[in-house]
Amino acid sequence: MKLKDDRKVELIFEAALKLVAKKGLSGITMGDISREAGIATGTLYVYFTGKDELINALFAASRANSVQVAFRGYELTTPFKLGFRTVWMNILRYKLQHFEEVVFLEQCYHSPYITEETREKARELAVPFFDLIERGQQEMLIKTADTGLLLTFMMGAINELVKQTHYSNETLSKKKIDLTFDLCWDALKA
Amino acid sequence: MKLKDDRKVELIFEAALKLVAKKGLSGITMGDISREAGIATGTLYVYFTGKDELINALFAASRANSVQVAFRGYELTTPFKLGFRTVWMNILRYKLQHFEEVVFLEQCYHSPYITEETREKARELAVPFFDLIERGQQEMLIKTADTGLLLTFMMGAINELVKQTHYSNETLSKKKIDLTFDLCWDALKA
DNA sequence: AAGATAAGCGAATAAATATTCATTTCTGTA
DNA sequence: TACAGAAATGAATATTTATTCGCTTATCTT
Repeated sequence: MKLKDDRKVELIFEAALKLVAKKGLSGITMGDISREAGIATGTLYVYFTGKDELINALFAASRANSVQVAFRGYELTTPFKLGFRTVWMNILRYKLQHFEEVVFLEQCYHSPYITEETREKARELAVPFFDLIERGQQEMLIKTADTGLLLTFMMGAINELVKQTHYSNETLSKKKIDLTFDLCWDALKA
Repeated sequence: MKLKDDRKVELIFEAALKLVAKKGLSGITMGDISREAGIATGTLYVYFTGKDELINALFAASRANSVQVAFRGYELTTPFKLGFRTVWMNILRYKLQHFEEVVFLEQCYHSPYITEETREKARELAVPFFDLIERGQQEMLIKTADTGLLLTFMMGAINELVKQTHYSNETLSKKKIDLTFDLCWDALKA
C-alpha cells in the first residue's frame, strides 16, 4: 500500500501561501491551489477534509513556524538588550524570508475560516514573548506599560517594516535594519 | 422619473464594511451585502456594475475618509510637535471609531479586487503625510531616515494600537493613548 | 393628474467553485 | 513477484454565488 507523503503537505502549503500573497485569501480556490502545487484537485481531499481544514492547518503551521524561530540563540543569561535584539532580528529575518506567511496570517485574522480553537492555540504561542517583555520590565529597561500593548507595538513595527520593504522592493540594508531596531528600542525603553 | 438615492450607497457601504469586519473579504457575498443593507440584490447593480466595482469604490471612499479627517486643526504655523500630535490623534480617533474600515483596507491590500488604478489613487492621498514628516526632519525634530519608513512605522503603531484595543475590547484610556503617542514620538524623534 | 423614466425587486439563470467518486497508479508486505 | 490497500487522478456533480431580467413601484416633469 501507498503511504501519505509529508512532502506533499509542504507542497500544498507553499502553493496556498504563494497564491494568497498574490491574490489574497478571497482570491484562491481549491483548483488554484492544486494547480500551483502540481497535483490533482482530488488529492487535496486526501490530506484535508476540505478548504476550511486546509486553511486552519496552514494558519497553525505558519504561526508555529514564526514563533519557533524567534528564540533561537536567546538565553536567559544574556544581557537583556542583546537578547531582545537577537529575538527582534530573528523575527525580522524570518518575516522577510517568509513574507507570504505574513500576508496570509494577516488575512486570516478576519476570515470566517479560522475557528476559535485555532485562534486560541495561536494565542498560547505568544506566551514566550510576554515573558520576554516582562523580563525587560523587571530589569527596569522597558517602560512599565501594558505588556500586550508594548508587544503589539513591537510586532507591528516589524510587520510594517517587512511590508514596506516588500512593497518598495528594495533589499533591506543593514543600516536600515539597525535604524528600525533603534526606532523600536527607543519606543519601548524605559 | 426616480433618481438614485445617495443614502443608499451609504447603506451599501456600511453593510459591506460591517460584514468584512466580521467575516473578512473572503466571506462576503452580494447576497449578504444586500440583506444587511435591507435592499434587493438586484438593486446593488443599479449602483455598481458588479462586485469588483463596489469594492473598489468602497476602498477609495474609505481611504479618502481617513485622510480627509487627519489634518483637521493642523496648521503650518503651529509648532511641529503639537501639530504632529494633533494629526496623530485625529488618525487614532478616526480609526478607533471606524475600525471596520481599518480591517477592510488591510484585507483589500492583497486582494484581487483592487485595481492598480485604485491603488495609485490611494498612494497619492499619502502625500500630505510625507510632507508632515519632512517638515519635522527639516526642523531637526524627527530622525533623518527614509521618510516612507518613518511614516509606515507611525501608521503601523496606530493600526496596532487600534487592533489591540479592539481585540481586548476595553475602552482606550486617555492614559494609554498618551503612552502610545509617547512610544511613537520617542521612536521618531531625532 | 398622467405619462415617462429610472429605481427597486427577487426569482431565474449563468458562472464559478467545492466536493465526490469511479478508476488508475503506486508501493509496502508477504 | 503478486496482492492489498491506500494515494492519486480529473471528470462529473453539487453547491454556492454573481449577475440578469421581466416586472412593479416610486417620483420627477409637464
